[in-house]
Amino acid sequence: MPGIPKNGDAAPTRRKISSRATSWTQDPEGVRKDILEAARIEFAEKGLSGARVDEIATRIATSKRMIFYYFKDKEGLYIAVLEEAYARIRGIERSLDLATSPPREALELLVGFTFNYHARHPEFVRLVMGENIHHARHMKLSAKIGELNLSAIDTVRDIYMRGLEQDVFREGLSPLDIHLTITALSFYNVSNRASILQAFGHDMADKDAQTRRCASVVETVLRLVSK
Amino acid sequence: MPGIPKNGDAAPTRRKISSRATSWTQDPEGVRKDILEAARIEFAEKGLSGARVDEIATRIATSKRMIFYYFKDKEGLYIAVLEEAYARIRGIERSLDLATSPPREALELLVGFTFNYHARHPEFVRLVMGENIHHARHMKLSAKIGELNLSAIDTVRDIYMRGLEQDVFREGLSPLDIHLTITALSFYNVSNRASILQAFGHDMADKDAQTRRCASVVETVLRLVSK
DNA sequence: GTATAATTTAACCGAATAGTCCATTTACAC
DNA sequence: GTGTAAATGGACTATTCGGTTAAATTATAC
Repeated sequence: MPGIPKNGDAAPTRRKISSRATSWTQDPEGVRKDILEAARIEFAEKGLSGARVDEIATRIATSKRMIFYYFKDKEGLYIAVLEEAYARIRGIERSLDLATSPPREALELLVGFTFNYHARHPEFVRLVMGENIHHARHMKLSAKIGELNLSAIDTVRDIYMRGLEQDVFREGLSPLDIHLTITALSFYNVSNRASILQAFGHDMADKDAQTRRCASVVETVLRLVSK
Repeated sequence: MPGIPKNGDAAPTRRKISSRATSWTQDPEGVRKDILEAARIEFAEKGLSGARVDEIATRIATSKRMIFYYFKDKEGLYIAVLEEAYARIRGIERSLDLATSPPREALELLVGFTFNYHARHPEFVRLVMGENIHHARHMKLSAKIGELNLSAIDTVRDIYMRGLEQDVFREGLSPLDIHLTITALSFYNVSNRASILQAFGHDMADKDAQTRRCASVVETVLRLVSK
């Protein structure tokens, strides 16, 4: 019986019982959730090919074996992370109630929300960047994600239509175009934060800088749709 | 035992002197240039960690050894590619003569150029994306790149100031803010082309789509600065 | 031409790493 | 308790891949 291994060096023994021939508690849901979170951080930080499965396992108190046990392979885990990330922003978006506000206010709210969600979730932005590097191959593989973004356009269209009816917006714009403008102006500050900082010495992660930029983006969109 | 004798006393089948290329022409500059171009394609396509040095060597008619001979290591090559990419856009930017046009026209020209340069050079956009994933670590390492983007702001400032003097632009805007708006709206269509296509079935690489989007971006920026 | 340096090739190496095997433990039904 | 299926850990493996070694070939200086 190899029951007395023990050595005081190395072995950063995280939580739970460390050495063999000891006990642990089963917690499939918990482990799965832990893996997903650690993977989200790792993939967002280093991208799909830069991420290390060992590193994900090390971050939490589990063995690498569990990752393959629950997610089959690295790509399966990556897709699960993507799905979860889209489901999150989607869930919050659903909770917005823009239909009750007048068009201009509704648009202001939508732009403000979009800007701030990106600003506060750089890991989401980085995941989307990585996915675009891969030509959205994994988005295509996931039926789940496919349906998610559709209603974003509907949201914009609804506001725009009401604005037209109430004669506060000008005609001739396409909802997709408006949506792209909103998202581009929300996404870029975050996705290109590092090169902006390097090139201009301006840190878009700074609170004040964000506040000012957000106001500018809102104004830009409002001026775009105004008569 | 795969029968590969070590010493050379009587070993008959040693190094195959038969099929090797027996002659070649030296062309250091040409090889260096070929490597840079192949590397630009590979790095733009797969990012730093996704790119394969073997693949770069295979693309052109050289051996992997040459890459390390001329660029020291993978990162050295990556930095050289980045420097070249920035030098290219920089060179073209310099050739624009915006100071002679009236402010509105100059701004239109600048926005149009920026939009179209990004649209026509997706590999540049993808390199910048990749660099941002790496927190612009390599931009920092390159003294060359450091100085490049500074005058982009100067260009915008010059136009904006002239517009203020001639009373055609409104006051209170910052040149950096205007620049960020222009670049974000030019960058996003290209950087996020795949996810836009996947989410909305709209292909930003399409010629007509680009033309329309470009007009929209120009209008957005003009409306931003107009009184 | 001959020595020397620069350029190029093919083969090789060692570390990193995605993925697997096998033994062991837990949870749970009976 | 006992059987068994799910869950877990740890060691192991096969392969990929950045980087190196050693030698060959070309260019060049004298």
